[in-house]
Amino acid sequence: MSLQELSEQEILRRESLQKLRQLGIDPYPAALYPVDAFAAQIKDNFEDGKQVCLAGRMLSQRIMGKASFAEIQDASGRIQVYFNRDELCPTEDKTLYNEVFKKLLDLGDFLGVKGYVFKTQVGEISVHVTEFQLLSKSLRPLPLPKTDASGVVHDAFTDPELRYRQRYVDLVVNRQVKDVFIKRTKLFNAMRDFFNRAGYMEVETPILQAIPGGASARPFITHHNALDIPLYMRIANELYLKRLIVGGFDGVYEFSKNFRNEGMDRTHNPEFTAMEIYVAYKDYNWMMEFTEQLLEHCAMAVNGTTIATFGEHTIDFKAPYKRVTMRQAIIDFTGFDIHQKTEEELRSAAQSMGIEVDQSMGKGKLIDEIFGEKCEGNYIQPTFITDYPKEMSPLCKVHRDDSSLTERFELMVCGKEVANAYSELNDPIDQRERFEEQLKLQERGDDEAMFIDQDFLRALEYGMPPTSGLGIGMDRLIMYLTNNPSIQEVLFFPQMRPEIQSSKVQLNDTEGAILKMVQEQKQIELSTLRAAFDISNKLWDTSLKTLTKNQLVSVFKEQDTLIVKIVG
RNA sequence: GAUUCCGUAGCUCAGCUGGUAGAGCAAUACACUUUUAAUGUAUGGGCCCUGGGUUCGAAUCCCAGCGGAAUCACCA
Repeated sequence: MSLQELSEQEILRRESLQKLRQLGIDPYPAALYPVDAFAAQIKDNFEDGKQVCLAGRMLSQRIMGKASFAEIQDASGRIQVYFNRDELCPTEDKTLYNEVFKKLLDLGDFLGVKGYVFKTQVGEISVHVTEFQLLSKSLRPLPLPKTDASGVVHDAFTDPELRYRQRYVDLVVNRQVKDVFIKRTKLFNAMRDFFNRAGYMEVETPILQAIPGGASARPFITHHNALDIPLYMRIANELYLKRLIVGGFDGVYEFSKNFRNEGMDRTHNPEFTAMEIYVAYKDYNWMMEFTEQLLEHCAMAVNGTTIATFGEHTIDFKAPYKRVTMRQAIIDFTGFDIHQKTEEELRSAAQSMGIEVDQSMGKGKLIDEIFGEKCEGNYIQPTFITDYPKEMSPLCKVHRDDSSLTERFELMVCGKEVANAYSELNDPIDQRERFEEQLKLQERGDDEAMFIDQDFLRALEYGMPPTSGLGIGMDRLIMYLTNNPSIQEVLFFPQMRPEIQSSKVQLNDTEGAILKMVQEQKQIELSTLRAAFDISNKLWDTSLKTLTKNQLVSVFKEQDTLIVKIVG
């Protein structure tokens, strides 16, 4: 990168860097800095005169001649520090203060300071610096929001694109963003803690899978060179966890990064995190109780209360949660009873509710549409919706009282699914038939029907104990617990389109002339173009290569003739 | 995928019916020994997203593209 491409401020910071080196100051020292205090802790337990050593980024500087204030931000928060020229430079040489501190340090630099705690005349807890050291120089200016006396933030760094692409900057200047991710980690820790105390085991299963099973979704595909086979990024880990139950573990869980090659929006990212847990000898009734206990525990651990605010809604994760069968839910909101209705009856009922239907929809799909359209959005408080139609749930055990239903529940919060659980299907023959039905759906054109995993069926044939499994969308859950309506806000690095490098290409005269000629003709035969320039073969070759490399023109073959064409 | 809105200084944003590009913060220089959105004075900083078009003249109007956001559709 040439200096001309840098902004004025970046050039100045690079110059400061050089001046520091000339003064014998290493802007990137190697030695550890003996930090023994943190900003928040100093402010929470004020001890006048206490010696402290802390480090962090300098985010503001208020220079008043021979004395100055600055703010240092460490991992815990910010604290004001006080610099006094004649204390830092007791001799005639005032370079350290006048040059280094006042001129060569910039906002964003990492500083280590030693000093003692005191309160200023205005009463702000601060550190009186007796010694300071540059720990790392920052070469780019940070966006610096300011908060005024009434707490209003000015010049906030808010552009979502910049915030997501440069999350490191977002985290430095936006405290509330950091808090979201701290809560995210608290949630994971709380869940682990809950499961571990119950005696269940955290496990790891393959992310690269030969058969992407356990859910209905389009997978990412990749290739293993040594085996020369396609491999898929997992869309779910369910079938592997069940294999472990077959293997004799009582309870296994995994926080699973899953990958789905589908659309992105406010609630979907191509990679997302699910938690799945499988417990032997349990059913979905047990799992409902377990789930409500779990979520109450997690809400407390994250927010210190079971109450959470999400947009206009106030939700309470305190157990127990209401339980409503899907049949009852539909009766409640439409007056229509789906029990023992034929496909045709369901279709006309759906139609009369103003739902778009078509002939490819089976019973399960129709019921799902009615529920999704008329009921789902009404469940704001955590509610278990139970007993889903069989067609929707190929991995779930048939309901003990009604063979058209399955023992499945979903937990709805704010009208969206947060968790999904089954009494797991462990009858290998039934499971094979269900997979085969999926295959038929696939043949009918349903491109999201499940693949058949023969090895999983083999495992089931050896016998899997009755088991209940639960999956929780971790990203969605943390959205609710932190009042964030978009998944990008709870992922450190949400997927974005790649940044385009808008580096301007510098062309020499020959390259410019060639480009101009091609531009005039849109496309031109290579031989004609070559003949138009009286230059050496070598110059011709390098010029054309520069143009193609920078994707200004492309060369292609059409019936043995080489054509040069403008790109774009 | 459709529709709407947005893209101007390091950051946040003005910029009218087309006529030499603006503010605050940040930066630079000077002053200032307990300030706190520090203050005062002065100064510098722009491919106005990209490419076409209309025009004597485009940040502004039109078209296309790129990037982002929101709503909807699709998808769990």
